Amino acid sequence: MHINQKEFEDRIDKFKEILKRSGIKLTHQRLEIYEEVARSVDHPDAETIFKGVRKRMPTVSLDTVYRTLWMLLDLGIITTLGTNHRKTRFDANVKGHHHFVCSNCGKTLDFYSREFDQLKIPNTMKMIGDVQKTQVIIEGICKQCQKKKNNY
Amino acid sequence: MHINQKEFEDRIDKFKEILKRSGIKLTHQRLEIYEEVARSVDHPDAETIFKGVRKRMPTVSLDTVYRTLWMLLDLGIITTLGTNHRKTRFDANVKGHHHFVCSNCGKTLDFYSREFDQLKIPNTMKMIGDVQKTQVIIEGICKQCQKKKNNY
DNA sequence: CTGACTGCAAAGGGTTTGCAGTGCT
DNA sequence: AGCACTGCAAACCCTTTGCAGTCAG
Repeated sequence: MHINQKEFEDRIDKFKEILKRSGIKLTHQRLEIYEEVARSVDHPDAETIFKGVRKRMPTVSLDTVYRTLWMLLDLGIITTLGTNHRKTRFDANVKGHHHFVCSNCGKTLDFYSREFDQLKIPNTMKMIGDVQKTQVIIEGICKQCQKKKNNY
Repeated sequence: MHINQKEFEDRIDKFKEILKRSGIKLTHQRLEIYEEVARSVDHPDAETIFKGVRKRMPTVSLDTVYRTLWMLLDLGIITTLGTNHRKTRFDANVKGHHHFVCSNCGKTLDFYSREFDQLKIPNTMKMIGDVQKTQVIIEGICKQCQKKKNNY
């Protein structure tokens, strides 16, 4: 499943601009890798991104994928989700959003909620630290896993 | 930092009861390992738990710690937090609670909020899956990391 | 041109597994 | 006494690193 073309192109433009502004070289590998993440909507892990990129660029190496992903994270162009079963998963959606995580298969889906975006932060939080962002994680069983279980 | 004695003893009792009910043997290792997690309040990783247990039981092995932790997770006696820097972190607090995560050092602190416990789940969620629990994650910089940065 | 970048191969670090011996119930 | 459980060591898997050659600006 992919995102729409307009959003995709916006992401690519922003990516190029940030690289230029940061004095980082725009290589074929980097573009392909970011495109792969920017196109996706399902929080792929490094291996999945690697396989996707390799279809179009058979010589990329997995370590370049890693190096690029951490660089993109550093630049704030992508984010990571809490690791699932040892693999880090990446997300090109940097707008505020929330996650549904399937406790059976680990699949993670984005969702948006005005209400959740505006949660009031408890006062006690001031004692703990400086808040940067707030996210709601809803855990449950996704539709697909429900169906599988019903088959038994 | 430790939790209070009453809560600790309650946790141990429940642990013993669940093991017995599940027909799982109560070994010294298992008790020591669970005690180590049950005593903690700071979401230790497997290695940290291992070191703690080894003080009292110098012959335990790291793999027994892992085997026990996954077993406890399976039984629902503990939970895990999204992996931080490849290490899985464990939590004996199975009551509904929320987390503050330091985006600098990864430290995770529990906090409680009546309001967050009662969040209204969006209707669109019905299309996605069956909700089991809802958790709020607040990301920011913890007090200690703030101090460190001020020293530069 | 030239320093940043890449691919390769090998190392690293957390976690898992097979096996033979041990110890709960 | 029997079978689940443990410790050991080696394997596994994701990720990182050193190095020599390559390419974007």
